[in-house]
Amino acid sequence: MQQCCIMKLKKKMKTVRNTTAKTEIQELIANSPVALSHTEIQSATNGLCDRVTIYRVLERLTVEGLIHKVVNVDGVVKYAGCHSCSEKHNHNHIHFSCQKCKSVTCLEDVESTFKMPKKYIISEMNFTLSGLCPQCS
Amino acid sequence: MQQCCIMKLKKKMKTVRNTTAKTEIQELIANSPVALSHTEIQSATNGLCDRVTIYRVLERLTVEGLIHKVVNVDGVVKYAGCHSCSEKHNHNHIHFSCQKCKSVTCLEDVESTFKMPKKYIISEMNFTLSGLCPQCS
DNA sequence: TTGCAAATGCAACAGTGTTGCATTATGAAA
DNA sequence: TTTCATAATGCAACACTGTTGCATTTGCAA
Ligand SMILES: [Zn+2]
Ligand SMILES: [Zn+2]
Ligand SMILES: [Zn+2]
Ligand SMILES: [Zn+2]
Repeated sequence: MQQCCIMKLKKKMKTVRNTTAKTEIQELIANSPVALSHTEIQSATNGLCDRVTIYRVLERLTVEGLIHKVVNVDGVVKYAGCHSCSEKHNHNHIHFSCQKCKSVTCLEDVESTFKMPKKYIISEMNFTLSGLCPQCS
Repeated sequence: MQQCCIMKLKKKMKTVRNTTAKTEIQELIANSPVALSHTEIQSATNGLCDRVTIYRVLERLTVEGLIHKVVNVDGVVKYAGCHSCSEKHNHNHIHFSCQKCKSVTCLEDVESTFKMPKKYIISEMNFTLSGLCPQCS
């Protein structure tokens, strides 16, 4: 078969592969009602793979738009599944952070408004409410 | 002098002391238009004291209500001076995080509203807007 | 089935924050 | 001013989180 430019580009394109680690981690996050940290994922998967692999899988899933990163108010990075961003990725929803059990939940139906300050160009919002979750209150 | 219960309590009470490190760090933060990270403070003070001391001074200033902690969207912890919390400490203002110069600014005059989700008890809010600051846009 | 390269495991590293303990120095009391 | 209890510091050592390089394994298209 003759290789045209498109074929050459296709050949150059990095092809993604499905691995056990990727599948398991994705399902774990998708089935979790709360966002999960790297440590929590490591505990849950229990030796499924190296901790470096977890970092790399999380990076890959984030780039692919299957999960999104949430930085908790205490600085702990957590990951949650993407539910309502099939066409365009809009992660500008509010998150709730429980001060007791440290859980982070996506509140995708809660709306918020604010007066845009002039002089600043806003491109992203990161809103987190803290307090007690239903389980802890 | 006979020591009554109150005197004994007074004696027990931990007295705060003013030190060079504490004064310098507090003034540095107070005079900064943007929130400063531990690393930035360490660079700015340039060998004034040990890095552990900076951590402890920041902790003390936070407890005393002279500064407040801000966790940036990238997880970096920064500290900003408290301006409008002389009586009660209300740090529920919006912060702005510049994606280019990584600066964090307190937007104390910007108001925001949101529909409080039921089932959750809200006690704190942590809102950060990202984009380009006046200097970078 | 074969072979390329995506993905992994492992070691080693850098950055950040904490803790214990000996030493220093602050400020109230004498 | 001097004394002295203890708040504060310096230093070493540690734990935790995240990254990088490289050899090896493994997924999958040809
Ligand atoms: Zn909870
Ligand atoms: Zn979310
Ligand atoms: Zn900027
Ligand atoms: Zn602030």
